[in-house]
Amino acid sequence: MSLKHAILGLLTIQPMTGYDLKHLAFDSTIAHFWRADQAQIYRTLDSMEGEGLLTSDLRIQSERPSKRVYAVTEAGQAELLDWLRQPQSPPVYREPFLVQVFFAGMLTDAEILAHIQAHIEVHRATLSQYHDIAIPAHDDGTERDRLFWGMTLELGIALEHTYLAWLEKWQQTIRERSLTGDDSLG
Amino acid sequence: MSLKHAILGLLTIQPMTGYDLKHLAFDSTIAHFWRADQAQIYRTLDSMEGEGLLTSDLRIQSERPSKRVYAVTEAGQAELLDWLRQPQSPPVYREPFLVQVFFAGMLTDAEILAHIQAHIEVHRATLSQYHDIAIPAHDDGTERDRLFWGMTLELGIALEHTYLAWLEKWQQTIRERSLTGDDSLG
DNA sequence: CTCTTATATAGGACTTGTCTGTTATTATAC
DNA sequence: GTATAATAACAGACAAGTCCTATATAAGAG
Repeated sequence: MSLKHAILGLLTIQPMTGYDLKHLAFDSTIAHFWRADQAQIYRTLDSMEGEGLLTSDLRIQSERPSKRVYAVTEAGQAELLDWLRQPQSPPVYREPFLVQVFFAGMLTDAEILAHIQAHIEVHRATLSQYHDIAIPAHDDGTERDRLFWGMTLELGIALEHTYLAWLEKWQQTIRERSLTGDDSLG
Repeated sequence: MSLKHAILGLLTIQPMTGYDLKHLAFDSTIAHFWRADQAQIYRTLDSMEGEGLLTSDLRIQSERPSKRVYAVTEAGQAELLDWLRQPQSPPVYREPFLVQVFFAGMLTDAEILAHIQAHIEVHRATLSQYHDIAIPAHDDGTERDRLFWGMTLELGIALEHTYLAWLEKWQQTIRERSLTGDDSLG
């Protein structure tokens, strides 16, 4: 489970609550390579404390609801270091849109072009979000840390560019084929 | 569930057994965008027949074990067409290796370079498998079908090139930093 | 003569992740 | 005055996918 190790890494940098992990990390800093559901974060924190990887400290606040701040134990540190050294396989790639493209022979040119246009818009939006992450990434950590943070973001940006280039190329190709009157179902 | 719709699409092209779906499709033709577990394929076929999307025909063979050939019903065709027209969101990207890179500040240069090297090898192997798919893709279907099949494969190849370019760039960067004696933990 | 591979199907247990709903307080917007 | 958003935590139910195992036959390798 990489979620467990992502949490260990994040809490090593800074002890936090489940709420902060969700909002400051999984929804922003590391959103480009590991999103996590709120319920899953809380459940994982609870089980990790049970495993002795984390300790928690309940802080009663006067103006806000009480919060539970988690920190990494020595066992947690050891577990993280061990995992960071293990080779990881790339994830299995599963893309519903490619299933649609593969069977797009059953759709008209107009229908598949609409899907392509929608994906162009989604990927452009993702790309512009990534450019927003780029700036706050410089506020903490050593120079070497920031190098690796930038490295992850750079892949995210490069992948989005690849998607966009592919989408725009085929948008063009299908439009041209459509005009020259090849069998287009549309 | 895209698996269900991938099965509907594949069985529309050619009625098949679960075994053939696994070996001829999910492990080869469409492996670059949708892999599926054998047990999951059989379970899904069974539930889809229960939903009336498929019919099956048990063929007793003399020289091999009996097999069950599945075909798409009219309801299945309608379901597929409907799904193909619905917009799909891109999948959530989750990459364990990027978790390692993000926290690579805790590793030595040698350790992270070893991971990078391993990923370069995996992605080169994937890329060469994709080039093998490219040729058999021309044996069936209309010209328009093959256009879309090629479109899916082209994304797979482009994504692998992006990974490799990124890996090789950072391999170089980290090696150079290591030699110039910046704080490398190694 | 035994072992492995290919053909063919399927169950059990489990992990990971998703979606929805609940509870509670304070601050802000309309 | 009322509604919504932010802060804070967590349970229930489910969906999707993984891993391991069982069963059976036949062909081919050693």
